[in-house]
Amino acid sequence: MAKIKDVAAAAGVSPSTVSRVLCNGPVSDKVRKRVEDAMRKLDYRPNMAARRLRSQHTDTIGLIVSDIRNPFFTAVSRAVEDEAYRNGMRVILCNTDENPDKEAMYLRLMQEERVTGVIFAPTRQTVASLDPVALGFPVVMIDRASRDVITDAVVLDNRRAAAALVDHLLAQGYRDIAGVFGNTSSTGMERHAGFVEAMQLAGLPAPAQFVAPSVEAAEQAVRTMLAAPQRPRALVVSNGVLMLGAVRALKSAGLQWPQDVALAGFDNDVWTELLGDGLTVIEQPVGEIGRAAMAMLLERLDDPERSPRIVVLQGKLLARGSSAPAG
Amino acid sequence: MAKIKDVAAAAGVSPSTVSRVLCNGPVSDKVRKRVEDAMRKLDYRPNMAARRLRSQHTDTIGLIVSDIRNPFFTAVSRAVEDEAYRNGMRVILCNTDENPDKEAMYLRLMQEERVTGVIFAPTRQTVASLDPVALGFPVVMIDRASRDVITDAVVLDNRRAAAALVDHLLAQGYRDIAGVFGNTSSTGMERHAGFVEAMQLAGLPAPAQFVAPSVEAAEQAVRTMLAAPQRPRALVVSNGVLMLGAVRALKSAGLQWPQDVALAGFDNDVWTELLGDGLTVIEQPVGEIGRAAMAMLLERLDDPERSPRIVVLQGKLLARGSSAPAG
DNA sequence: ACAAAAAGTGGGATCGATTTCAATTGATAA
DNA sequence: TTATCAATTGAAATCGATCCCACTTTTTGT
Repeated sequence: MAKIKDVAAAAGVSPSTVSRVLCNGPVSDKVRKRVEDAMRKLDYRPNMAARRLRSQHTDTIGLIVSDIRNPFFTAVSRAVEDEAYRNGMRVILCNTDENPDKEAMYLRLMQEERVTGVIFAPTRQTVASLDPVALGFPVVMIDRASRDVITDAVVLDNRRAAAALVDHLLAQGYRDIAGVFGNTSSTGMERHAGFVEAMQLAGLPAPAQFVAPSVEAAEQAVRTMLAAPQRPRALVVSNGVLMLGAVRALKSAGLQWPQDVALAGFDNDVWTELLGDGLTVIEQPVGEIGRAAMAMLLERLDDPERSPRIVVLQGKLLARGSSAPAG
Repeated sequence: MAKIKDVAAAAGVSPSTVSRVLCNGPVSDKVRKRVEDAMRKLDYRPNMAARRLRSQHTDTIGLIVSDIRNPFFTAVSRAVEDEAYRNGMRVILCNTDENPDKEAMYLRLMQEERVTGVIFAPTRQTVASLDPVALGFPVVMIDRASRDVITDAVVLDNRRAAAALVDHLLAQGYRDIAGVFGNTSSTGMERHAGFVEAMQLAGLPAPAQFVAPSVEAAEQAVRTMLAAPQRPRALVVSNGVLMLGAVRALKSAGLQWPQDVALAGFDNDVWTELLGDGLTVIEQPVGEIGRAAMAMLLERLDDPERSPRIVVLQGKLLARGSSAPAG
C-alpha cells in the first residue's frame, strides 16, 4: 500500500508537502493538484495509526452502553454517532451487559486507544468507584448519573417521569399499584424514588420489586407478583426491557390489560404502540440525549476547567390503552 | 501518560524487555515481575496507535451493516463482536443506512484503519461494483451476496424460506397472496424469487411490491395495497422492518389478522410473538450467522488462497396466529 | 527599485511502540 | 576447567505519518 513518501515521489514534492495537502495546510493550488492526482493514481490511503501516533490526537470517542440490543441505547447510539461524525470524530461502540468487569475492561481499552473522550452509561457499582481524572479523558454519563461523583451527565428527569406515571394511573382510578425496577442502574433507583414519592403523596403503599435488567428476570418476577394472593391492579415498569418481560408474564398468565392489570412504563419502543390499544409509556427524547451528550463532550474538550453540569431532560407521557380507566 | 521508556527506567531494564513482557516474549520470571510491578505503579497503558504502526497488524475487523436499529443486525453484530473478542480482535461498527455513498465512505475508512478484514452487508448497488482485491483486505458478506462477484458469504436460504412461507399459507387455505419486498438488497430479490417460484408452482399469480427498506415506505405501500378494489387475502413480507410497516397499515385500516388479511414474514423480532396470537415468521439463525461470518473471516485470513465459499443457513418457520386458517 | 513581510517548500526530528541483530549470561557437557 | 549452546537482554533501526525550523520565492509597501 502506497505511503506518503511514494505520493511525494510521484508528485515530485517532499513528504512534508503531501502532509500539508492532507491536513489543509498552506500549499499552492498548482502543487495541491499535482499531489491530489498522485494520490488518486496510487490509490493512497493515509495510515491512521501513524497519523494518530504522530499528531497525538485520535479524534475518536468511546461510547460505552450496557446493551446495544436495547432500543433505547441503539437510538441514543445512533444520535451520538451522527453527531460525532458531523464533528469529524469516530466512535468506538462497546457493550458491557451491565457487567462491571466488562466496564473496567472497556475503560482500559479506551485508555489504550487514547480516545478524546467517552460517553458512558455505567452501572451503579462502577459509577460509585469511577475517577474521571485518573482515566485521563473526560467522561459524559448518559441515562445514569451519581449524586456524589461530579461528572457531566445527560439524564432523564426520572423521579418526575415515574411520578407522572403514578399520577396518571391514579387519575385513571387505579390505587393498588406495584412497581418493577432494574437493580443495576441508578436510573432504576431514581424511578423507584419517584414512584414511592408519588404513591406516598397519595397516601398509598408503594410495593416494589427490583430485578436484574433482563426480560427473563422481569418475566419471572412479574409472574410471581401476579400469582400472589392479592395481585396488584396496576404495574409501573422501569424500562422497555423489563416491560417486555411483564407483558410476557401477563400473556402467559392469561391476563388482559387494562382489564385485569393496567400497565405503564418507560421507553416508546416500536412494539409498545402495537399491543392491543397500546402501552402507556414515558417516551424518552433519545435523539436529544445522544446529541446533548456529544455536545457536552465537545464543550468539555473545549474547556476542561468549567464546572461539571448535568442536563436533565423531560420525558413525555404517552397515555395509551394499557392504562385506560378501570371501567 | 507513562510510556514504555518510563516503565523500562522504573524497572531497570531496556524498552525491548518491556515490550517482550507485553507481547509474551522470552523474559525471565524475575524480570517479568519487576516490569509488571513497574507497569502497575505507573498505571501504564500501551499506545495502540504506536503498536499498530510498528507491528503492522491492527487485530481489528470492520463490521458494516445497513441499520443497527434493525434487530436482525443488532443480534448479528452482537454475535460477531463476541466471537471477535474471543479471538483477540476489536470490531469497528458502521451504519450505512442502505446508502451506497456511506458504504463507499466506510470502506475507505476501513482501508485507512488498515483493518484485518471486513464483514459487510452491502446494498445491491455496491455489491455489483465491489472489488475485494483492490480493497486490500478480505471481505465476508452477510445477509446478502451476489451471484456474480465471488466472495465469502454467509446467507440465509432466502428462496427456500420465502417458498416455505408461501407453502405454509397455501396449506392454511390462502390463495390470494401478495408480497412486499425491500428494493435495496439482494435478499429482497431472492425472497421475491422464492415467493414467485412457489406461487407459480401452485399455479397462482404472484403480485409483488418493492419498497424502500423503511417502516414508513412499507406502511405506505401496504396501505395502498389494502385500499385496492380486490385486496389480497394474505401478505408475505420480506423482513422485520417492513413487517412493522405492514402491521401499522393494517391497524390504521382497521383490519384484523388473520381474519381480514393473513400475515407471514421474516425475522423473529421480540414483538412478533406478542401481537395477537403472534406473527408467523421465518426465524433467522442470527447468532449462527454472526459466528459463521467471523469464523469464515478467520479462516480466510489463515489461508488467503482458498476458494471462496458461501455458507447457506436455513431459517425456521414459526407458524403462529397471523397465518391461522381462513376459517 | 529595494526592504520587509508573507507564502510556500524541504529537511530532519519525532511520536511510542516492535523487531532484528548482536552481546551477555548461565547452564551443560566433554 | 573450558568449550558449546540456549536463554535472556540491550542497542538501534523502523513503522508512516506530522511538525518544527530554516530556506527560498513571491508579494507588498514605500
